[in-house]
Amino acid sequence: MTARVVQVLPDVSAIDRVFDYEVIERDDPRVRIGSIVRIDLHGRRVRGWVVAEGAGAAGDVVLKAIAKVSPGHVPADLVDLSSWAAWRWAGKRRSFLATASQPQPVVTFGRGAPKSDDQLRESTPEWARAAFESPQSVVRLGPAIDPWPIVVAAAERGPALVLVPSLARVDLMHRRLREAGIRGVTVGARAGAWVACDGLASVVVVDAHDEVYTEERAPTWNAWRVVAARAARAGVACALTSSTPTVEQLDWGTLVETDRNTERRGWARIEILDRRGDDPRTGLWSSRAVDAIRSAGRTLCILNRTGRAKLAACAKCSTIATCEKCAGAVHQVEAAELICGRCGTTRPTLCLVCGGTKLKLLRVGTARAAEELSALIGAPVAEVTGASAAVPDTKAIVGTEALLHRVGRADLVVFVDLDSELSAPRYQANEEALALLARASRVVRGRFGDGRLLVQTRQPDHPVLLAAAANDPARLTDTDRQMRQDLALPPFAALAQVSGVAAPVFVDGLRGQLGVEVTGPDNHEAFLVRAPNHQTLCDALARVERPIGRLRVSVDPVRA
DNA sequence: CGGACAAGCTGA
DNA sequence: CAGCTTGTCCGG
Repeated sequence: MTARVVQVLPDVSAIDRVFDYEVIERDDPRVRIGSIVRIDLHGRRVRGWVVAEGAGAAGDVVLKAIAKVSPGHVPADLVDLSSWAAWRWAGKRRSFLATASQPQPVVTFGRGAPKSDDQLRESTPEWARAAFESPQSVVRLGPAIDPWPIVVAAAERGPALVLVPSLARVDLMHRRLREAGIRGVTVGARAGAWVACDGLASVVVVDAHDEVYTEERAPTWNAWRVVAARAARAGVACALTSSTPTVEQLDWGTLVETDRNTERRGWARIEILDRRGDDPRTGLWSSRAVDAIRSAGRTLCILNRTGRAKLAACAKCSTIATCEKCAGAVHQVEAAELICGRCGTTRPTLCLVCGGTKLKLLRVGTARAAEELSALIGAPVAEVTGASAAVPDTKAIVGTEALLHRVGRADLVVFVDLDSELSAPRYQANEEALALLARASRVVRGRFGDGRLLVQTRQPDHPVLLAAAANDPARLTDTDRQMRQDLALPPFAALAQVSGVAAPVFVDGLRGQLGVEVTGPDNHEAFLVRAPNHQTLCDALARVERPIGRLRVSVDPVRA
């Protein structure tokens, strides 16, 4: 009788290859594809995953035995998906299998059909039913429209996987499911894309445009792409919901819209404050914004710059304040001190040219903005950034966009300087700016309350603002799509960003690949790799040998 | 990753 | 030439 042999992928980051091991007890049912085992490898005992049955190209080496079978198991379909994901995001299988093996903060609530079928079906609107008519759909909902009916519709079809953008919303969703008596729904955040689901019948991704679905560290995989692939492999429907679907998502799936009025009610009234006529010395706050803040209730003022100022000049001689060591622009975090944004050198607030100690703050941050607003409205104004512990109870708060995630409800949201978002050097900048306005619309409860948004801008005719003011994201999609086509950007091309000390050697290898174009390095020493599609791009990235040394490959980079 | 082993350096 | 560091290789 021949020995039973399986292939094992070790859980060791530097080893991206499989090894053959013998299964001593041939019929051990615990050893199967996806089993988590311990193996002896090169003198130490490490964790690994059984990824295939039967011997690989082992040659005539003497095989070692699987030392131990650990608890836990990755279903075979996810083992297979991990190979695809490793190709798709130019990463190692190990990182995906590790995610799939983690105890995840997901909630699987029972099994079976919803409590009262008829009652639920009656309250299911047409658009929620339509979400599963096509195998791939994108349901566009006004920002303040609750996607819950889609979750109910998914549960009716059988075991469902639902992704939401944060752990807090996993809890919230779980509570609602329990209260509604709905069973058979697995809820997770980004890593939930890798959770086991028996008999999966449908997949829903809530707020699919949200960038938290993208892993920041390489491999830069994206949860909606993973569950979309997973659904396609399982032959089940996948529905994305979003107030502002991305061009890539609309390229992927069939758009499902609600009726125009329902969508409109989900968006807040948006007022554009055209500041082109204002004297630049007026400062950050237009008088119209100050009046609105005075008469409103809870107000959130969004400014995506922390500290007091990102750029300053001497009040006496107008010289831009720079670092004495590296000549980078210095930031003012606190009034008395300047910090170089590039090398971190600090010095007291002092002009290097004339010795002046008074500065004009040119690109004011949240700290200074809060001080100014407080003086203008004659009331205390708190400052909240991503690093802040608690949200204070002042009437007006100035903060970065983190504020929109931390405060559930407001009466007025003011975008102090949306122009800095609109001109951000990323091709997704428009989509992100519109998504920000959508998030603010949700915070003021769209047209369901009497909240509103105020946008200070010098670009009142910008497509983002026209789309937002019309409560019609499609208007931006059309212009953005054209721009992407003209500039050969996704979804009309596939991109990867390559950085790290080994990047120059690696991209040299890529230059010889058919259909692949390399540009760079940019000022961060990163190269951009472009191909007509992911097949070409990812095949090339997989084919070219990786040189030793640090190398980061970001497929579908966020900052490009 | 981390153990093994070889090559290189140092001091007696 | 022992004793140590540094570098390269490779795992079943």
